[in-house]
Amino acid sequence: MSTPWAEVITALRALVDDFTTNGVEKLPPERDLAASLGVSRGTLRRALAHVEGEGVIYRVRGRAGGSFIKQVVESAPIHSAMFELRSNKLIRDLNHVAGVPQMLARQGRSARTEIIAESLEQPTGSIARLLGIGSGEPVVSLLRLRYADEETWSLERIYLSAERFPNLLDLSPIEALYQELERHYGVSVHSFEEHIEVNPADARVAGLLGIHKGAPLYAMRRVSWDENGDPVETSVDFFRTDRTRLRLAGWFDSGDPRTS
Amino acid sequence: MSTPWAEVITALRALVDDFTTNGVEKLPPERDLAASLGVSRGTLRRALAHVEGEGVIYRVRGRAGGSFIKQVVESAPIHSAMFELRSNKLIRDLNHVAGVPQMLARQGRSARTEIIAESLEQPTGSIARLLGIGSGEPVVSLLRLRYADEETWSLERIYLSAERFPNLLDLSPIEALYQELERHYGVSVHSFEEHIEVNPADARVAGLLGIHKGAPLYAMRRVSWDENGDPVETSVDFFRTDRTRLRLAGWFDSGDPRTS
DNA sequence: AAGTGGTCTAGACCACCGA
DNA sequence: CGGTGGTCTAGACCACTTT
Repeated sequence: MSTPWAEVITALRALVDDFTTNGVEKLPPERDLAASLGVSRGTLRRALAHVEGEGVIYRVRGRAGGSFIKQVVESAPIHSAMFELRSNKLIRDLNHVAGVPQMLARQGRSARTEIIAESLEQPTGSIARLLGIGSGEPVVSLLRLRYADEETWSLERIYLSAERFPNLLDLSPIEALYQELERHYGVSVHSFEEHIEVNPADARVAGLLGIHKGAPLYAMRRVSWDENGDPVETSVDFFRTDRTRLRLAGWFDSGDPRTS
Repeated sequence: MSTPWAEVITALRALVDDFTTNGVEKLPPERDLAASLGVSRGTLRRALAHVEGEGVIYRVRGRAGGSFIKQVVESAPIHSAMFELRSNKLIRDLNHVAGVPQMLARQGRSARTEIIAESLEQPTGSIARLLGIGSGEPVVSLLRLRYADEETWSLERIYLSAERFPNLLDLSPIEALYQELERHYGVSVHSFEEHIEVNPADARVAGLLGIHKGAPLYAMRRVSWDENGDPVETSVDFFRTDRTRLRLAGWFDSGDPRTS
């Protein structure tokens, strides 16, 4: 947290927590808030837009308007209750890349990760290209089985450059990968691209997930990049379609800074 | 196009077109561009961020930096060629809600829409709730079959408030729904929420799509809202999983206005 | 009328990186 | 060093909505 902007976000989150415990639902006017935080209104508004994007607050115009704290059910997406879904599926939120365990926690589910394998490998050509390394350079490969409510949910294969992240395997077992990368290497994911298909499970994957061979699975391929546009990791995840609902929310511009 | 910001976006797109035909790859510096467009640099930068989000330009820092026009392959997402995908699937881009026909055109595919039904109906309870109307009020219902390369791709069911959009059915056949709503009612979609599941096709849907009963389909439920937060439409789309790859790209904040 | 968020401006300074 | 994009500021005015 070095930039003013990031500090303001942190301060806002703390303020929201504080207000929530004290039963206050409305934040001060933007002009006052900016002054008390020692930043300009523009900077404050960018931070407000960010936490609004996180679903922490919402803003209302007009004389009785302001920035209000959302006392959400928060476990579920805002309108999901309105969808006529009798299913009890787990939600994979496509708006947030990180944190499968956190995602499950917010849905009131238990999460467990089983490390199937952690190893150094010679990458295939396409993996090397995706990571922007030579095909002779080794990659760290993680294979993890995710459980939700003590039942299999997904199988994840992740590749990272071994040269860029030395001694990564010493951190084993790696549960929250992105946090570790941030902490030990100062690398954070800034953008990503994900492709999703539905394919029948092959024998090996079906065996690990405990499902029938040929059952449809989401196959999600992802690449993520840091702020310089350098690849951070690439992965292939298989999610059980019988337990998973994908959720996606978005919005279009209105001329004011927004975040995603 | 009334606000400066929207006008600048339009001007930028035109400028990019102009430069492209003249073989120029780099836009003028932001300060010059802002002056020549008669707006402040901040406003210009918001517009630049927007068109960057559309994938039209990219920006580079440093002395030799600038805003560069992407001479994209454009049909395909940037890195899809790098994914080891032998498949020839159609891409459903989750970053852009509107324009299935446009989406197909950019992939070099032919598009065709067959209207199966257009009618006024009494909504079910959940549809009425999603649209924020009473269950006694009628809704306009559209059922459309989408073809890509002369083969079925998806079946879409859309509901709108008949009271909010009077005489909508007179515009038949409705191909580009969002454009019609904008043009005739001044309504544009500002945000949306989408839930995706994979379900086996029932007999009727399978028949319309010409696939086997029980074949896995993406079932996408969506609600969209205008800038005031009022519901615009809700729909359920079924996409063939054997012909479809979902694509999703995203990025996180860096303190500067971004768009999605 | 008055207070709120929403947009825009002009200018300053910083961070980056090739000339 | 110097030109580029990236961030921040202070202030003005607009749009909206309740008083």
